[in-house]
Amino acid sequence: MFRFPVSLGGGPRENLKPSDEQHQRAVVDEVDFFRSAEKRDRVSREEQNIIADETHRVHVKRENSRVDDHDDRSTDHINIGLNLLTANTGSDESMVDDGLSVDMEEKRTKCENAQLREELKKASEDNQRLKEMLSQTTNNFNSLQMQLVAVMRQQEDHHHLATTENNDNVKNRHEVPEMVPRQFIDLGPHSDEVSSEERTTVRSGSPPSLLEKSSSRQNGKRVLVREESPETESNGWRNPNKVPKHHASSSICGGNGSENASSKVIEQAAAEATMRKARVSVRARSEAPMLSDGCQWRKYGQKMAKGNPCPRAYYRCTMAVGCPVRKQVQRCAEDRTILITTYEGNHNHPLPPAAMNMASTTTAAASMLLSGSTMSNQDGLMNPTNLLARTILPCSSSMATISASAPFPTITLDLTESPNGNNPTNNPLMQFSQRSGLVELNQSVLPHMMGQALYYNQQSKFSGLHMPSQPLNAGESVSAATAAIASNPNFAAALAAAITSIINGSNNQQNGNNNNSNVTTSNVDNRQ
DNA sequence: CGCGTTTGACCAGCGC
DNA sequence: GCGCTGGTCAAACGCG
Repeated sequence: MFRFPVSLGGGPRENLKPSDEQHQRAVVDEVDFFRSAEKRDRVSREEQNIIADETHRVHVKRENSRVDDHDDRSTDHINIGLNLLTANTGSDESMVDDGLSVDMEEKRTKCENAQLREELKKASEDNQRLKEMLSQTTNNFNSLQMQLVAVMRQQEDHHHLATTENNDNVKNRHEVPEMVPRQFIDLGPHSDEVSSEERTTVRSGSPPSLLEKSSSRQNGKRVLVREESPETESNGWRNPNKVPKHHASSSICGGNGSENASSKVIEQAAAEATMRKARVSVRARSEAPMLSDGCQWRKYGQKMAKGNPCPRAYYRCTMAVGCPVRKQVQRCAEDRTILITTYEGNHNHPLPPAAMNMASTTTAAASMLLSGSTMSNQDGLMNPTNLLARTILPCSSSMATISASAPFPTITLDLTESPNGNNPTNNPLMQFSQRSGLVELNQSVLPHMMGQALYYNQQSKFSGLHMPSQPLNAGESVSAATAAIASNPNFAAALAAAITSIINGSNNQQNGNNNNSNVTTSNVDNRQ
């Protein structure tokens, strides 16, 4: 690459300068100049130093170099002072010679440009690789984060259930085990299946079917069901409602089998965990047909829902084959400017940064929802897992509604209103309240916040922030949590980071969106 | 021609 | 058991 212009340049350069010394210098210069990148860099540095400050000295050295100066330094000077263009332009040499030199210069320039482009290209590629690595790492981090939250909550809930069962669950013993685990869906940590699924997702992004195979070791019926349906195995999203229900029924029926108690528990938990899928519903004002959440979706159905003149569209994630995530998009019947997007499931593939906010939010929100569902709906609101959210959201405006009464446990994040009429992005504190059995949040930037807050809530349990593990009444819990959280520098830092992230994310979204919604974007391209 | 969307049909769950 | 509803499938269609 470098030698080509050298060999070519050596000859014509003899015609470049009429004088021998210049001739020699030119040859040496050119060889040295193109010898290596290091040389060139050094030349460039010296060029900057010398040309900028010691132009006259260059001329002096040129005089000296005529005699005996063959060291690199002088040649470098000459090379820099080469200024072959200036020499040519200022010389009275023949047009032939000038033409040759100009050609050589052009060639050299082209070579340099090509080389620079090559380097730039390499740099761009490296940059792209680094970006991808960063994205991957971020995804892994978030997945691990979610897994950690799930595991910690599992431990928490086990402990909590153990303590609460002794108190008040004797008469409900027949109801709670049946109702509660039903809400431990794939997002929840309470079943082994869920945990393994999340692990699978974290490690390799392999489809849940792999996990189901592994979990099926403890459940012969599951093996049969899953393996009898290769399509289901290859497409985790396929008939997600049917399979779990089959599993549930089969596990209930198969509970009379000869499995030991532990496997029974696991089986039942796994089966019941799949009976319901938590959903995260996001309400946002948008004229766009869909929220821009960074994922790629494909529409697979549309239905007219009862009580709503607007049709409900069904989408599935197409960023990876077999990704089980689906979403429903429907406009609010009362206010058609409000777009209701309901997410279901976990992505089993790396997500682009733009999709991380929503994905982590839905996961975190669903985790919170499920956490709250470990008890009755009312008690769930007192779950310490929700305590942070309720604590940092002391004011009630609207809306993140947790509803376990729906066919699927659903948490609704209302991003359509901002407290005090301010731009929600300017008010990163969420509003969280308990109202008539519903927990409500409000913030346009809630999605990311939710994940952050939830995560740090869990983290705080291990970092000296003593969250009450027992249900408290509202006043006690809020006060205690407020004091605890406020005194925790980790949370303050986390909150600051979350807010920063939110603002950045919001800005990023708004950059590509002229919509007046703070969360939604008018990215129609996502409807690919 | 490939991909995405549309749309009618089908299926399962649930309530009466 | 029947009807309603939600959810999904898949053939037909459209678009680039």
